[in-house]
Amino acid sequence: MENIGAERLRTLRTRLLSMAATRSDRRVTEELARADARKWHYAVLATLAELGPASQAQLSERTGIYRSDLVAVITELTERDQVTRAPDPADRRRNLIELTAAGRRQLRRLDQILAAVDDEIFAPLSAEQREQLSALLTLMLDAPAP
Amino acid sequence: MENIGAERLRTLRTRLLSMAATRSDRRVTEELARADARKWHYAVLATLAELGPASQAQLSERTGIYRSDLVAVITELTERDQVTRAPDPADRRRNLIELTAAGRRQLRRLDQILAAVDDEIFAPLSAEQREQLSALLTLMLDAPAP
DNA sequence: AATTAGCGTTAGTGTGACTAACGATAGGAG
DNA sequence: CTCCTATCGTTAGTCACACTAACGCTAATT
Repeated sequence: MENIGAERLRTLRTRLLSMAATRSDRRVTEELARADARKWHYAVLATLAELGPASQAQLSERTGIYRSDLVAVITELTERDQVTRAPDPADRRRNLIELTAAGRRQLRRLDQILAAVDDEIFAPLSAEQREQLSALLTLMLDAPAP
Repeated sequence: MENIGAERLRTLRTRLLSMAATRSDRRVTEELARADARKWHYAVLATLAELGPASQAQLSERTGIYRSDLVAVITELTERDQVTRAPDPADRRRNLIELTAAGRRQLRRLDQILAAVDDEIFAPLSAEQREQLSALLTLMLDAPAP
């Protein structure tokens, strides 16, 4: 008879994943907060740097942030003068979100912060193991979401 | 010059970890809900099966659930007759939480559900890769929390 | 006997994921 | 050209989990 429900808790893969992410997220959130930012801010700034000016719908699509949540995020970023929000003259349903110079600076800063946190969090892993982990997670995520 | 802030978003390890956990957690939560349970319920039931009767403080310690949150969880479990909560006669500050027969049955059920979800979520990985992933996550988690 | 420490509990915060519904605008079908 | 449908931004919720602060009771320490 197997040790049902006992040792299982400590080896449950979905739980290990959750716990690792929780720990990582906590540090990420803490450090981003010191730069007056949070994960969603970074995702938006990074996506804008990649795409150039974009609508909220596009940003939602690429970042995975729900468009309902994005509203407040963009508002916060405009309050910090990191992006501008203006109606798209070509399609008046849309807002055009654009990165400002301050937004670019902030993005670079956040990039550094996140690199440092990555280093801290994955310290127990070798460079090779970190790559392995990334590869495994990418494999998982490449599978179509249900 | 590096592709700062562009492709980075898609390869950021802390983000991959977060996203994988989010996807996994969603399925876990969904499936547990079908059995009128959630992650915290499972953690408590599994820990009780391992430890035998325990105080809330002990359960908090072992599951990582804050003792303030545990209060409601134990209440929910008693409402479902899966555990009993009684003052510890040996130390009247404590409650003794004990698994009931229904609690044991529920635990077995949840074990099956979680095994199925694990299979689904980690389907893109081979058996060996799954073990690798567990090993890497365990390595990370074994490092003392900050 | 007085202080300290542990325990359960209440109340509240913040982040992120996710749904429902609505007004405005654009695009396509008849 | 008009009706229908789809898209877009927005508001207002819900839920699960992580985490803090404070309080009253009880046990252990000194």
